[in-house]
Amino acid sequence: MTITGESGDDERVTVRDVAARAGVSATTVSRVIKGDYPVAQATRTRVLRAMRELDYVLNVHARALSGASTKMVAFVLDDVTGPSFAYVAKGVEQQATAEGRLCMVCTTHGDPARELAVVEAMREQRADAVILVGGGSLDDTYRERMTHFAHALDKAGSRLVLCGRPPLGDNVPTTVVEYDNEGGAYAMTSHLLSQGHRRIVLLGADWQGDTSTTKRDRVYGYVRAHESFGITYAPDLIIPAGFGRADGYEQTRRLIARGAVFTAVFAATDMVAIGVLAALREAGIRVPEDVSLAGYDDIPFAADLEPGLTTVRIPTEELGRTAVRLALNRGEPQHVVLGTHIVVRDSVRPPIRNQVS
Amino acid sequence: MTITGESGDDERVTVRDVAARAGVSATTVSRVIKGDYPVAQATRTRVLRAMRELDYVLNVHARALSGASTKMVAFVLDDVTGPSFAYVAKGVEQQATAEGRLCMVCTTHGDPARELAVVEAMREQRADAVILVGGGSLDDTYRERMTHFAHALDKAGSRLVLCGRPPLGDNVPTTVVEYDNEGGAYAMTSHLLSQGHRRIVLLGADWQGDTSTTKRDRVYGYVRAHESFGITYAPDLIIPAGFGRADGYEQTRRLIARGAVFTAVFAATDMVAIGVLAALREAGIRVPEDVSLAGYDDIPFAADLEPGLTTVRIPTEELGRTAVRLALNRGEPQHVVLGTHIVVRDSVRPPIRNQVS
DNA sequence: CTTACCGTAGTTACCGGTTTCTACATGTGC
DNA sequence: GCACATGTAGAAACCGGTAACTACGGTAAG
Repeated sequence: MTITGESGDDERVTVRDVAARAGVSATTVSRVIKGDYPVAQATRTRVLRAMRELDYVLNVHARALSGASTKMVAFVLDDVTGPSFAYVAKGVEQQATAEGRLCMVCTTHGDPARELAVVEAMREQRADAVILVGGGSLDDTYRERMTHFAHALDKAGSRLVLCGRPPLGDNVPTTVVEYDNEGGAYAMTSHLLSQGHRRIVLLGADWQGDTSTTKRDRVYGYVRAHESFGITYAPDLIIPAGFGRADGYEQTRRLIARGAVFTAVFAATDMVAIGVLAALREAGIRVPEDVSLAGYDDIPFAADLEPGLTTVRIPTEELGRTAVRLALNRGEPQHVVLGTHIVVRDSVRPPIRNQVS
Repeated sequence: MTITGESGDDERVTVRDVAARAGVSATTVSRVIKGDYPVAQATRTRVLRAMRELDYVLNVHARALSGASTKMVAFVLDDVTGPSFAYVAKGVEQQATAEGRLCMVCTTHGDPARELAVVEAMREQRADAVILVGGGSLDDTYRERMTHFAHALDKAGSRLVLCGRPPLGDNVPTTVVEYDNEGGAYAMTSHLLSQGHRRIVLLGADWQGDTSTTKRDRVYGYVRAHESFGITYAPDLIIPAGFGRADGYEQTRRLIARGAVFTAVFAATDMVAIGVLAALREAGIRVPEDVSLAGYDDIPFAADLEPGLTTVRIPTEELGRTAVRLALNRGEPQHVVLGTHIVVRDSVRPPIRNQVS
């Protein structure tokens, strides 16, 4: 004696089932769903009722297969928990929803190889747009392959979007939504210099090898500001590091241990700044009395730190929203640079003369 | 004279195209891709080469249509920028990747109607699992419709997962991964009571009407702790509010304005606690000297606040990972409750006697 | 020498909506 | 009364990958 499976195995309901119940053809059901073709009121009502009674659910894969758009955008970022990334994600999600799209997320943990793999997966998914969030790798092979993807997606009617990183090249069909990354670093460095700081640690950015575009451009701004002020910067104060809290903490401890002399720290991200702050405090160094501290990103918590963190504001949400909007509406310009600006709080103060940290 | 479109319109490459180039049948190409059927080495090589030369990209929709799993899990949350949600999201993404799945995200902004709509959309997508993150609505119609979805997804071979909220009912086929929400609130309230606090504001939770399960259970814990201590709590100290920083800030200002008497504030979330802290500080009330403050969630920034925030730790990432793992491996138990525990930092201290705030 | 079987590859139908293209009532104009 | 537009509905093919079934050369077993 066999027992019949309790959860009745997939009794998939198709348009044809609905059609049968409503006494019409599958075509008619399809037309009722899309609503783009005249269907008699009485027929429509019957079909709608049949759909309800059968608990019909459309199959997007069937629809996508027969040529329709997938109504999906993909976005690819380092880590969903990165506060600034999260806000870009929010903007993307918001705009995507507004444009009737669903969102896919993929994380790369900063691995360019994984980013490439993910973009390939998104090609398989036939996403309407693939949005790369955050700085990009500077590696040649990587850039070459990404360029290929840009062309391939374009040919397939989709779009590669670079959000928060510079274009791949002049004739690469991408949508680019950047912010003035270098300008923000320039402005903040200038701010510190104008307050009288002369030995400013830049922590978490570097321009050696294949770093990310984000790190490179923040160094450019730092260097350019020094040049504008006619001040030679000390290369040994540019400390490469990751973008996390732990990186800021660790490097600051090391800096203190090696007896480095500086009156200000410009952290490459607010997360790094938080780590710097913790390490400084731990060493009995007060901010801003003994050392000034500046961040980059203006994450929401920057204002709640003690002292309030002076930082560079990036229009994160707008970045995300714009990326989706431009990618989906090709009438608009396909390269936009959004502005950044300094948010002055309490963590920067002119240095005390003859300070030795 | 017509100019040919520059971006050559979709020259989609199919298995049949690859087959033609390799001089084999479409089936063989399919078999090379899946690798589950013996194909002669020489043939495989030829097919692989053809795929590369044609830049072939698989179409997941066609594959999904012919019966295969979509290899996608969906997760639905209030807001990607909520720090604790973000960590659940991270766990989900991590485990999904480990199990060869892609992720879709949808946000609801706390609107139950939107949550229902989103789940319906996920049914259309034929997601392998639909993960609902965060507290659920207590509204009857909502629960009824969600129960229906649970059954429908189950019948379709998918799974509804409740992550961070209690089950819908005994015979509803869902995977539930909760944390001991009530227990955390109980422990923290007990901690405050044992320190001598007697007038503890619970800010951001309530149990009236159709609030969320999260808010309700945090009140339950608060109340039960008072009962355990044989202390009658003051209902007017339970202040309903949202889960954001602004809510904590606003309600605290109001509390101070109305001259409420309390020696501690138990904020329903750390974000609320940050708002409370800001309002308190603004009013010249010191934490923890004048008023103690506790939070819930243990977001990463809780430790970087000044003073460090005493709060309840939720295993957010594990919650997300577990949700995906259980949903995809039905051999495992389908209802798990993870523990919570207090993290003591510096924001709680015994109250000063005769304190009037 | 025939039968059986293995390894490999092809044929064909199917998944579920959509999209022509066709069909057939009515109604309209001459 | 005939030609023709209009409104509505159906039949069949198609999207691209896959599964079930068939086929065929070659070797091993009887």
